[in-house]
Amino acid sequence: MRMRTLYCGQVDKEQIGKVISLCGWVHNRRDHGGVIFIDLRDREGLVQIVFDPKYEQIFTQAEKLRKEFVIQVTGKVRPRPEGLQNPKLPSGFIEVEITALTLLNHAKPLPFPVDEYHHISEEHRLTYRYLDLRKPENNQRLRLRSAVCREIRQFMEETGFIEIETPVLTRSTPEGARDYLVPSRTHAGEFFALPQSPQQFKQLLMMSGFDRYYQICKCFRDEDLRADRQPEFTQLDVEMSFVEEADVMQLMEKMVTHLFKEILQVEFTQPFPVMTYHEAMTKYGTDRPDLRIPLELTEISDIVKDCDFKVFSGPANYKRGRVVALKLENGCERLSRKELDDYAEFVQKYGAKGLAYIKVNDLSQGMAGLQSPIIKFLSAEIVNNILTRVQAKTGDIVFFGAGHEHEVNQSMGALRNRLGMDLNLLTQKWCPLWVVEFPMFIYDDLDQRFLAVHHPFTQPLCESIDELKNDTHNINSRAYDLVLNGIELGGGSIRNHNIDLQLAVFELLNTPKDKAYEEFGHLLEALEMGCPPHGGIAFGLDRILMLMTGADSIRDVIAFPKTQTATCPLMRAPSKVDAKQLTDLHIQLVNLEQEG
RNA sequence: GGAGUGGUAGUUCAGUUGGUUAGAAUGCCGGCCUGUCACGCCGGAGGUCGCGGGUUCGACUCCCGUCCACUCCGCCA
Repeated sequence: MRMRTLYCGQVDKEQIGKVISLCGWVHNRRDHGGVIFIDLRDREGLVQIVFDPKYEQIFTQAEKLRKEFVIQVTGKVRPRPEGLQNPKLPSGFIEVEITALTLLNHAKPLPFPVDEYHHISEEHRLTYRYLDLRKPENNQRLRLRSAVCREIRQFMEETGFIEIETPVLTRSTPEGARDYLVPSRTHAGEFFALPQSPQQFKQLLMMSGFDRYYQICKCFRDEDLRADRQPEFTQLDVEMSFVEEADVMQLMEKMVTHLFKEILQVEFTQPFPVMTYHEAMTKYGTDRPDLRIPLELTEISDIVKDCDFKVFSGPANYKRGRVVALKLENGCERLSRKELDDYAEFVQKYGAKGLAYIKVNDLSQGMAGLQSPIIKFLSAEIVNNILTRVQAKTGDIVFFGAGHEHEVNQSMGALRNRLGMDLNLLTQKWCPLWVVEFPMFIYDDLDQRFLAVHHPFTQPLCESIDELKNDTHNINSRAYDLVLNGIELGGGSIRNHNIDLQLAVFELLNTPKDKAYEEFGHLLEALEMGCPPHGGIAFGLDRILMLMTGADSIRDVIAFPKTQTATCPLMRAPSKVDAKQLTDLHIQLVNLEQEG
């Protein structure tokens, strides 16, 4: 009779000599002269349970029904006899001598093995997520999630914040992400929307005098998914009255530092570094740079703007063009020709036309010591100036990006990240960073209008409404993002508490006063009734947990996540509903098959 | 909306240039063994090769379409 056992419970060496009671799943059993083995991989690895042969009958009976079953045992924890310990294995130093054993339930053979030796396809794991979560690693992630929420709540409460719940059924707003809609039964043809965030509610709470609010809440966005994006996700939402940027940032980095210390025993040095959006884009090509990677973009537009090589001189002279160099130390030996080709293909995904480079085989030989597909188009002086500026040494590779500012930032920023990860260049384990002074608006060339970079309630960083109107393109906002290891953990801003300033922002966003009152009248009226200056921030809890657990996806830190097409394989949601339900909701389905 | 990778036994995978009966490991079922720790030994069952169409004497294999999963671009105020 073969038998292997797996148990989800907690026993450790300190319990030796004690009588304990355990309950768990026996997936497969092998009895050996009255010994049952149970894996306790949570704490000490394998633990054996030794039981009296009189219990044999229970297992024999159980086995007639099903091989697998749930048991509860009571027994004394004892060290395993010398000579039976296997020093090659990290487990099996404890066994439990059973004094009582109860069969609690039977179980069918599982659809896939729940152990550390097998990697099961994610779709399959999600279909049987409840089994997948038995796996200690997965189980542990959710336990850590609970601990993180507990620490957050404790910190916030001790700092004078109160948690207030806001509605999940609320109003659709015209801008931002696509809303999840819920049809109203009592109002034919009208819909609720699930909140993309409690933004407006928390601002209204400031006007009620709750000057320190927080909430751990679900948010919903009906957009396409990514490894770090789910249609419903959890946010730590915070808002405070009578504050400026520094107040929010200081308190929040204290909270994050506390969290990492308590949960992971990791010490962050405070204060976190602060970088402007402009500096981040210039040096890293992104507004959420991963500072663990010791690579930077170097501007060389001024060097190449008069050269004959149009690929460089063109963008160097465009209004929104950019030419940058990215030096990789010892790149010559680190990267093969094939890898260079792969990187060229990689940057094309981000809009780059190709990837130019210079291999510095021997700096002392001048132009003859360089190897590059583009060097024949450049003069020795220009090449020399470039190499001097990036401080290239023999053995380095210098990559180039030239084109529209947006494409160069996207592609070279992505290349920087990719090189850092591929070549394992990370210098530190954790690099928190504040990014500040974001542009207030971005101009949409297609629609010929301004859009809010953050959201329309963000306060512009300017002295007057006139300045805002006259210099719209260059106005920054009082927004701030917290970035950790290249991932945006959270973002927030100081809000508009002055009605005139708020209306001016809306007007620039192509929302005239009457339309603004139609959509956001509740908030605008509230601004007119004595609104304190206020600001806040929101953190993506799932992303924080993803970083803390080292998971590749936020799906791993969510108990029942959705697939890339926003379905739940476990519940088989979404699903069709009864015609009666639709009638109640005043909804008539078009025939999808006929419509094609 | 777009690009890429994958889909073959319950599970994880292999499958040659298109060629007879689609394999392995593990799990499952039956038997043996009984201080093992991914135990071991013997035997057995188990597949509409995601789905639909096409090319061919013949398709897991080639072509077209489609669905699903994952990664990414667009999108995510």
